[in-house]
Amino acid sequence: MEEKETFNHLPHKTIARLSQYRRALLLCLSRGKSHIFSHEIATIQHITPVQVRRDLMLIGYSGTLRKGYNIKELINLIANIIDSEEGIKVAIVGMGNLGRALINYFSGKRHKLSIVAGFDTNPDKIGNTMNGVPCYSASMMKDIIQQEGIQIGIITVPAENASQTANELVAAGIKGLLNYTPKPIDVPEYVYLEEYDMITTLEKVAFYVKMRSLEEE
Amino acid sequence: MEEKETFNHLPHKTIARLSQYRRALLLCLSRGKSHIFSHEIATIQHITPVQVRRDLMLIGYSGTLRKGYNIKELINLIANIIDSEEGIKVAIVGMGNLGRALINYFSGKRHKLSIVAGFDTNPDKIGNTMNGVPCYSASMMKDIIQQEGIQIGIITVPAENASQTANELVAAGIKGLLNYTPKPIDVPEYVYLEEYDMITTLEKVAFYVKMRSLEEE
DNA sequence: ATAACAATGTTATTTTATTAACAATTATTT
DNA sequence: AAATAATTGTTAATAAAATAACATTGTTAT
Ligand SMILES: NC(=O)c1ccc[n+]([C@@H]2O[C@H](COP(=O)([O-])OP(=O)(O)OC[C@H]3O[C@@H](n4cnc5c(N)ncnc54)[C@H](O)[C@@H]3O)[C@@H](O)[C@H]2O)c1
Ligand SMILES: NC(=O)c1ccc[n+]([C@@H]2O[C@H](COP(=O)([O-])OP(=O)(O)OC[C@H]3O[C@@H](n4cnc5c(N)ncnc54)[C@H](O)[C@@H]3O)[C@@H](O)[C@H]2O)c1
Repeated sequence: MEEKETFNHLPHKTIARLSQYRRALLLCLSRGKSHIFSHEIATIQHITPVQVRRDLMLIGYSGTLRKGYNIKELINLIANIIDSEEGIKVAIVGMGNLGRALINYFSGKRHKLSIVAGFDTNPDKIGNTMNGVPCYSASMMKDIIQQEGIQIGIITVPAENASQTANELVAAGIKGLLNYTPKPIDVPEYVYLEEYDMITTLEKVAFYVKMRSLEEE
Repeated sequence: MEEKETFNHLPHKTIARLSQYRRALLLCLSRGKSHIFSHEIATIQHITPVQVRRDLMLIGYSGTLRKGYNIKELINLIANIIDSEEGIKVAIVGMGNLGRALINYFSGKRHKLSIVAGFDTNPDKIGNTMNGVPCYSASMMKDIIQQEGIQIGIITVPAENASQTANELVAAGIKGLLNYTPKPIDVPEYVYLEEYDMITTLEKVAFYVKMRSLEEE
């Protein structure tokens, strides 16, 4: 019996790396490269070639011995694993500095992921569009999310409004949340949540910089 | 012989969590709380109480049995570990949407980390200040970084200028780099590098959203 | 006083992630 | 034609991280 491949058990870290590989591969492709070796991918990503080969093994992709991996094929396979066929729609709540930076960053990128709506409470922002993304009143959140079938929400409101916004998004039926405010939020277990705070990353860099200078002494 | 505690061997993940604990603790403190239990910290951070206790064990902090951990003491200890006494100065290169979002986010936060300079090539931006952070010409980078003793750089220029900017920062003597462009950069091994790309995070969320909806079928 | 409870701190175990080792393969060089 | 070199794919080993188990200790209730 033919077993349907689900890629269900890929390690979390592998998923993240596949996304990065794809980005690097697309760049290589645009430069006219057709094949690539594991050690080339590894160098770009600052990891080891073994890691790359192991990840590709896990997704069942084989290269050729002297040419390496076919870039187009590999991109397609990664797309197959990561992307949803129908595409996934994303909404961003809080069209401030960060919200705008993200929309700006995303627009023009192909991908099966697209930011299709922004929400804000500031009347000056409602009704505008930013890089093709319309800004709606936050009171319309539920309606528009359901109507458009938006599945993922990005939270970039001021920290004090984060949890309320999260609740509204959950109530609207969102399936995944990306919280960029420094305030950790709570969601039901059926909603996939990622939180990211820059300060943590920066403090980590600072810690290792400090450590290294202490070691030198 | 008294051994000087260096916290040299703390797991990477513990470092990141300590930064997060501190943020949560500061919030609790500001609300008038004086003590906190491991399970309370755990709930805020969406992790397990054991994880919290283990991290605190690693840094050698003990709570009291029925009151939990003294918030002030713990904050101070974490500060001791993560922060540098003298403070660390940070520069941001590329005062666009993202650069501004980050400066805006940072300003007002206490911390031993402060963004003290921004750099850009756009004449319209040079000479302005943003939330107290002056924007200098990118050609002044080396001078100002050395003069001010800036140790960490954040890169938020357009992707095509990322590696050149990284080189300039390294040449100026920077010790740690945080790269927000989607273009991976190369630095000498003595420079601590973190790279972050939102697209990876978003694609990860999308993948798990997709997986869960496939599982339901 | 004693039992039950709710915490902490720590060691042991399990899981996840990375790295190493190496056989197999094919192009290139001698 | 044989030796060499470079690369993949995979299994084995190691390392890092998370979780479980549990002894210990005060506190509260009985
Ligand atoms: N994670 C990071 O690295 C990072 C970096 C920068 C900023 N931040 C955080 O992101 C958030 C936004 O930062 P910013 O600089 O863009 O702030 P901002 O003030 O520029 O933007 C916030 C926007 O949210 C809108 N808003 C407020 N309440 C709302 C609500 N209930 N519903 C919808 N919209 C609402 C405001 O009108 C404003 O447009 C802050 O919480 C900040 O701390 C995080
Ligand atoms: N990692 C993420 O999550 C994320 C999110 C958004 C944007 N980005 C990336 O961050 C970068 C900046 O995004 P943005 O929206 O702020 O772009 P932006 O165009 O608004 O800002 C870029 C700024 O860099 C300046 N600049 C250009 N070349 C420079 C140089 N050589 N030296 C100094 N300054 C220079 C420009 O004048 C401009 O002010 C882009 O690479 C973008 O892809 C990353």
